[in-house]
Amino acid sequence: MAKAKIPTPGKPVRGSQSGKPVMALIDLMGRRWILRILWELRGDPLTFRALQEACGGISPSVLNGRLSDLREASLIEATGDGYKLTAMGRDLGKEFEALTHWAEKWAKTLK
Amino acid sequence: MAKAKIPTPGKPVRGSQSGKPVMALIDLMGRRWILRILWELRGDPLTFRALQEACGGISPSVLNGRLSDLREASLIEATGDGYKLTAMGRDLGKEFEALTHWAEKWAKTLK
DNA sequence: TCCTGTTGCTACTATTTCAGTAGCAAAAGA
DNA sequence: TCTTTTGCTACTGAAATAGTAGCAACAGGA
Repeated sequence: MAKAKIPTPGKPVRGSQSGKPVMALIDLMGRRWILRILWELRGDPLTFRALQEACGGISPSVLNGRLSDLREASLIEATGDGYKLTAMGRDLGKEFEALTHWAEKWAKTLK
Repeated sequence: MAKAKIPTPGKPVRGSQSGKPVMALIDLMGRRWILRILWELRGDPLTFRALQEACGGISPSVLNGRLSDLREASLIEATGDGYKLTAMGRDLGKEFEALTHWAEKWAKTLK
């Protein structure tokens, strides 16, 4: 059987038994492509193939796995137009925008 | 030479050729344990072994790799007291606190 | 000085995850 | 019907991570 292991607040996740929501988030965000997918979906909905292309040719099996993760986490949903962020996902995306600004500062100080 | 591959703003990173700072951040944060380590260092400095324990027994080889990544990214530094966040790292940590709050909301809506 | 414990690692093997390619069934046009 | 697009699944090889062992350097204490 599959042992899906989707990070869920309130349950132990990879690397932590505490059940703290932030640990579930850390587990989820620490998986490759999760952040990138959220980033690419910040605008209009994208189809599976469009998303694959936007992510620079990510393997479809991995993409599919990440889409499952994100759907179980209620951060994205599949619609007739493709995949899009849920309200929760958009909310996270806003927090993430702050990180974009931080990254710009980071880039400057590294130069 | 080592093929270190530390994500650096302005250079291509895993999954993106654009050189955008946010892509370097996405690459870095998408590596397992990076977020957790930053999280555990949000308070007092921790020694290698203390950090290893705080992270629930992370493999020392992986921990050492992540510490290198974070040092090259100027987010942490090694002092006589152990590892601690740099000014830039603390700044990122603040952004990250917002994510903690988001995670609490997330946990509620999933219930 | 010798012994003991701590610290910061490195080395090695096993397992899991990710990359890369191929291809197929269903739906949508033309 | 024929072709194209879409959303996948299957498979194989490469890379990242887990898990365990252990060592050199240093710090006490006896």
